Amino acid sequence: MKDLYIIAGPTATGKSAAAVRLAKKINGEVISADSMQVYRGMDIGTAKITEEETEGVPHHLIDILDPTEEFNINIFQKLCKKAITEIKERGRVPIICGGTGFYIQSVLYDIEFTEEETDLSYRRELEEIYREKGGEVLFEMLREADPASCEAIHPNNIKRVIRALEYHKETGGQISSHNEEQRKKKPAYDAAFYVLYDERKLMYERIDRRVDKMIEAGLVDEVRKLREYVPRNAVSMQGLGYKEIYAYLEGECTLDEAVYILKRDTRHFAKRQITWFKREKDTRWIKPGECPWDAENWK
RNA sequence: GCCCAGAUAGCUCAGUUGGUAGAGCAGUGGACUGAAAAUCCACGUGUCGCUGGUUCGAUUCCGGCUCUGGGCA
Repeated sequence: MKDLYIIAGPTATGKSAAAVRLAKKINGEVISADSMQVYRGMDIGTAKITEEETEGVPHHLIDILDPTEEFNINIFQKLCKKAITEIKERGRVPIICGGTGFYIQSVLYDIEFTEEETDLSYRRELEEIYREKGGEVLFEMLREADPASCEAIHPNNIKRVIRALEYHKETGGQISSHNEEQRKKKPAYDAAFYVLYDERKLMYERIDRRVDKMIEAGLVDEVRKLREYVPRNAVSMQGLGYKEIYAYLEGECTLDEAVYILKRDTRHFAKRQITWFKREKDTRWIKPGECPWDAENWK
């Protein structure tokens, strides 16, 4: 028995169901590692697990925020670590289940983040500079503050450039050296890391079908309700299914076009997820129907 | 049946004043350490519909054929 179980993998591979089956076998509780399922009212587009589907297994970090609220890896890490501790205190086993590789990594390796809240006004300031003067100006600022980061970050990757500048402003240090230190870390838990995957072609077909089902299930109405009070630039509205349908509701494209884009972007996303998990060490890649804990004598 | 316009990468199309061709999208690989379902990077040989002709040389010009749109009867 391990300290921690992790079930990761690209979208639409059956992670949630696999986690429930594992939880029932080892007296576990599930912690969702998902940047969008934290939001209340975002059920269809996030393929959130339903009450019945949990089969009574406790699930954490789902429906904990309003879609107008900010969420990021720092918040996730704190809440996830807290949940792990509490689950262990109950004498049960924590199972992290989700597709956000960065989030999982932050917990598994106990990555350090600065304590201060991000100064959003500075971020807005940098974004203003970007809009008015272009990314080259920001990149030159970075060359002053943290030359090593200029080697690692592509000038077009404006979010990375802005974060590096933020980091410098907050800490006076350089994010490049911080990253280098964090990269050396060993896992903080004795964990079993499973990656669910499937043949690319099958995965893409499943994504297409799932999007169709989401539309049938009323995704457009779900987004229509959210749109009444959630600003378009909210973190929650960057989620797949939300930004595309939002654009449709704004009259920027037809529903067919929105669905086409949503399917395409979800495929791209799944591909990026795979890239992320491939670099993770000590993982076991399994197909959805071949979870070892489904075997009679597994222990 | 006649007239017109097309036929080029998986898709939509550009182009070659004749020297065997290139964009976007799709696809593939990768990066990522407080927006991560976000953001960013790299990768382009295909009987240029078929077939004759002209030419040193045709995907490009000319003829015929096939197919697809549209129009006229």
